[in-house]
Formats: sequence, structure tokens, C-alpha cells
Amino acid sequence: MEQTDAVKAFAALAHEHRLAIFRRLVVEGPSGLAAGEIAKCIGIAAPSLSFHMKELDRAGLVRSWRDGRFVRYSVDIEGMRKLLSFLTEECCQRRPELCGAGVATALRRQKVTDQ
Amino acid sequence: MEQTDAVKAFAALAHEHRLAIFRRLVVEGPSGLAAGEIAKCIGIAAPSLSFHMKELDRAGLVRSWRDGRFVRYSVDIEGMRKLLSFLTEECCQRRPELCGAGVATALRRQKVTDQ
DNA sequence: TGCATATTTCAAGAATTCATGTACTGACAA
DNA sequence: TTGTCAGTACATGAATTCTTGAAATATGCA
Repeated sequence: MEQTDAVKAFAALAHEHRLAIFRRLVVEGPSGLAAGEIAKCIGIAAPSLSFHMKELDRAGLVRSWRDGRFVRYSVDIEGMRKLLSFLTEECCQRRPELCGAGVATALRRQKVTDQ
Repeated sequence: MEQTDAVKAFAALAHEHRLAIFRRLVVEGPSGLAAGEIAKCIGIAAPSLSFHMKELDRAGLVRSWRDGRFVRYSVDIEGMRKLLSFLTEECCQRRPELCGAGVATALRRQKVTDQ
């Protein structure tokens, strides 16, 4: 991931509504949510939601598809992985004192899961 | 880390200059860099740099201290760790399909380093 | 076809961000 | 004390972001 793409992704998450939307979609998983459902649970008007979803989409953090009359949105797993990998590898240069906490935690969990 | 703080941190990194500054400071380590040196290597005017540093500082991503006539800046390790942990644990709920790639890579590296 | 529902597009205005120039503060040295 | 350098604070204006309401588009159903 290039720095320019990372800036776009950070900008996409740098808004209360959009971050809330993203977190909600993470919970929802691959089946995602229809635009109307998202708008209702976040508490914003339809045009406003559309604006924010476009922003998240441009950043590669969500994907969308039509489902009859509805348009559904879900997190773009690959996009999110790229952003996290940019942060830990590109940006923080894998320095454990910077990104080690999460890794150490995950490491512990991973080992437990492995067994 | 609360969602509001995460939004601030994302906003701080959502700018070409600020992300470049942050990455430069990561390379520089705890000794950091003087404001003037940062301004020169990024290629922006002093007031503009001051504006961006304040933004990074408010987000808890850098710290600063006076060193004679200079003001030095370095990455705030704790702040960065908190942001990464928010992303992997709070936001992505530790789901390996979302935040697992980086972890897997780190795991591999960790194992190599361990031996 | 005609109508209702779901969503996006568009236009307008408010609010925020950002760059630039100027003025100010703090530290050092003669 | 005076001058100089490093950096910040402030004011201004341009550009961008965001919200809102109205209009347009797409789908499904009677």
C-alpha cells in the first residue's frame, strides 16, 4: 500500500459516523447491511449515509452490491488487512516497541488457538 | 482508546505531510528531530509545520520538548500502540481474517528471531 | 403501466482544514 | 542589553468537507 492510499484510508476512518459504520459492518460480517439499515442504526439521513459510504468505498474499506431493491455494504477484508499491514510494516517498520503490543497479544492468542 | 480519540488519530495521519512526518520520526527513534529539521526534510514552511505538529500532538502521536533553542519531536510510542490496539482489538475485534495477515507475518518473523 | 420503496445525485450553504505572511516569544551569545 | 536564530501564535483567504432538502434513478409489485 502506497502512502497516498493510506492517507485516503485514514481520512475515511477519521469521522465519527464513518468509523461507527465501519465498526458496525465488522460485527455484521460478510453478509453486511443494507444502506437503509446502516443509516437507521447510525442515525443519519440517507443522502448523508450515501456520501460517507462512497468515501469508505473510495478508500477500499467496504464493498457493495445490489440485492434487489437494496444496496448492501460489507467490510472489504483485503482493504483492511492492507491498511493494518501498512501501519505495522511500512509505517512502524515492524518495531515491536511501536506495534509490538498488538502483535504480542495476537501471538499469545495464536499459540493458544494453534494447540 | 475511545472512538473519539481514534478519530483524532486517524485525522492526524490523514494528510500527506503529517504521515510523512510521522514515518520520518519513526525512523529517527527516541531522540527525535528538531522542528526545523523536520520542516526542511518535508519541504514545508515553519508555520505550516507547527500547525501539523500541533495536530499530531493533539492526537497523542508525537511528544515534544525544548532543547535549548530547538524544539524536538519524537513519536509517542504509547499513543501509536494504543491506536494499533484499537484497530486490531476494539475495531476489528481480533478477527484474524481482518487483522490476521500482519499478525501472521509478525508471528513468522518473531519465530525466526526467537531461534 | 403506474406506484411505492430504496438509494444516489445534485445544489446550496455552513463549518472546517490548510497554506501563507506577519508578528510575537524564548534562548543563546556578543 | 542588543541582535539573531528557532519556533509558535495569529489573521486572512482559498479549498475542502459535510449536512440538508429536492430531484433523479433503479427495482419490485399490483
